[in-house]
Amino acid sequence: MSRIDADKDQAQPSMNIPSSIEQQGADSETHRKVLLALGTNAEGQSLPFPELKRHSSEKPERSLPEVEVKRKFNKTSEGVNLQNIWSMDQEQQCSLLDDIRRAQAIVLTMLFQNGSSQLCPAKDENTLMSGLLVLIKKKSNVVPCKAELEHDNNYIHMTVTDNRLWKIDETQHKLLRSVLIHILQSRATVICFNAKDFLRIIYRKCMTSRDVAHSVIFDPRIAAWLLNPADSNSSFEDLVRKHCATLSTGATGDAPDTHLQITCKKLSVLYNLMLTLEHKLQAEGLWDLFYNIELPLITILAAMENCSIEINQEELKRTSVLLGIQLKELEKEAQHAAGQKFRLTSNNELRTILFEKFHLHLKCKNKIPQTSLGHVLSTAEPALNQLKDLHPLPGIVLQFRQIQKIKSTFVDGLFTYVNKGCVSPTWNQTGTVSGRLSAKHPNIQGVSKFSVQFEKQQHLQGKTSETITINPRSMFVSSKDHSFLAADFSQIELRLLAHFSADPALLKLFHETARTDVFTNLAAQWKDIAYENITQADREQAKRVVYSVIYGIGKERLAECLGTTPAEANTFMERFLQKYRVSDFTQKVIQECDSKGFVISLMGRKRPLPHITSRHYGLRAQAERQAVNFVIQGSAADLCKLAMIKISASVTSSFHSTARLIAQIHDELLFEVQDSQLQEFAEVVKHIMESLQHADDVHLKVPLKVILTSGKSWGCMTELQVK
DNA sequence: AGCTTAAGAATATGG
DNA sequence: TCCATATTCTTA
Repeated sequence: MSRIDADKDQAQPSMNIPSSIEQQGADSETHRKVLLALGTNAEGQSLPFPELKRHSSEKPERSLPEVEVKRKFNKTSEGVNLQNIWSMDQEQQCSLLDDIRRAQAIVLTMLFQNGSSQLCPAKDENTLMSGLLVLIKKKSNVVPCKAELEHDNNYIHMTVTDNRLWKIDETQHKLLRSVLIHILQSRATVICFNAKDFLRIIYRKCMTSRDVAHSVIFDPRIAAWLLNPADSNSSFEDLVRKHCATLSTGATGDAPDTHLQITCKKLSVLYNLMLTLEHKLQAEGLWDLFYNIELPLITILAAMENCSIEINQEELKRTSVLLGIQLKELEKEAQHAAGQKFRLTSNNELRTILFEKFHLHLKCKNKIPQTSLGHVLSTAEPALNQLKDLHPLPGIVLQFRQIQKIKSTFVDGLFTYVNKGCVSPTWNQTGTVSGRLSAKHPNIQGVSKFSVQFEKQQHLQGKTSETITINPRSMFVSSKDHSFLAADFSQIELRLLAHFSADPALLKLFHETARTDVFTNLAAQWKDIAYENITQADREQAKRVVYSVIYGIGKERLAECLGTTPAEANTFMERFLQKYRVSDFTQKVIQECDSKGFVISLMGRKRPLPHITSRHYGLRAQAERQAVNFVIQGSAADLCKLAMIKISASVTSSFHSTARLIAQIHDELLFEVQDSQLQEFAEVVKHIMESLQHADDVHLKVPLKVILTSGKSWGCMTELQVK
């Protein structure tokens, strides 16, 4: 693992690219800066002639079988060498592997069956890979000259459609594997747009996790996202426009180029884009975060996407039917309570019944909140909670909505993503402004944690009703002879707040009460209930209240949360903020944001907040809350990512551990572990995660606490005791 | 008329 | 006038 290194005197790891830039049309000032920025490589050696120390661990394959002797050269007007790998003779293949080893940079993209590449805006999500196009940038011993370089660089084209390559004859498979391993283990800078997608495919087809464990692929999309986390989904061409305005993406229109030739040009542009982005990352102090955190994560996420999570389909089907019946029951009850037929799913119809038919808002002593823009009364959860003592209908609606959400999203919705009895979520590394990961198809991070309970009516004789409990997480089960192991950071954001604010009372909370749960404690204190008698729901409420107050909730909304009057909520808030004095910290963050226009997290992640200087109170206040929230949430995201990297590194370097990382739920890492390795692995994980407080540049003033649980189903985990 | 689409509301998660 | 995600559903 590379360490995060803030020591500016020491050379930082860089793209390891010497000064062979042909920034067509880029201004000379930028050009000069890029040259300067590229003066050293990862080891701080002077470029452009670093030693070739590390070759691939695998010997170049000397005994490559003869394929076709015919050579196919394809010269474009710019003198681009485009060669088909399957047309190479044995000698040429060896020479190619040699070129890869010696290359200064390798830029590549997948090609798809519909003729597009990773550099085209994605139209069709499900199109299959048909080949690879690789640009090999050679080192040059002379001062780079544009013409020479263009001539030296060669483009390799590999057609690898499913019937041609992956399964086909062994010799071709061997050659391809060899080429890929040489690329991934080359000292050259490897650049790929959407690298995770590329890694996931080749990983599945012809690589092992150890083959790619130490490879680093530079991905411009991630670089651009770090520079501005608000642009999460820019296409390649968007990025080129944004970051190197003077570069065109080829296809000047003079000569009607083929798809392949256009893509060749795009690869060259991609290279230049990455150089520009590297420069910008360095200038903004984001390079370490990029190189040490985000890049290693790409491989980890690709591996996560390649492993699947088993779903208990029989159970899923049963619950779907059960919930369907219950929804019908509730609908009947609701219509009875309303005294008319209406669609329970239509909030407009509900609104007219609640407020125009029953006038419940007039009978309620608190004010009913309104929808954000529509200036109509809200039918959302907080509003219905206030109304449920006045009429049976709101309570029925609330239960209906809860069950409906579970059924449509986590039961029926989950079905649509089940493939061969399993699901494997897609992980988005650049989808959030806070630095967190997000997941979709299915969104495993959003699967309900708590069970839903309801009474099932027994229509057969008697009024005996049966209590049903359904836990959506119990649909996710571990494979045979394996268990899930979950490792949770406990109260990570609150601990980070204690660290940043250095407030004695907050620090004391974590140093003293290491054995008891903070939120349970607070809930017991506030509600005057014994610690042992606090329910999960009480604890959840306490948690929400704490974070809401810290991040600046208003007294009206807090009153809704607590079920009190705004005045009471206000005194509660003041008492809390007096006990835990965090306002020095929050004011400092806001002031810093105000002067710089952005805030940064523990590991240098950045979030611009232009509204921080707005004259509109609303916008400015929002930016202020976002600033405070980002410092904490972003730092927590940093730590969680660091944990993923450290643990994954430990697994790949271990000879016997077969543990697989399956999911990340923000502060929780979910593994699938062989039963025989459970205890041992648990100890390793706990140790690594807790030691993060002293890792690299991180020196937290609070201890990190990790809670480990294990079980055969995600819905039923029991705490694991390790030393 | 029936069709698609984009935005908003509601609710699940995480802190 | 807590923050930030995804998904489903309704509505225009």
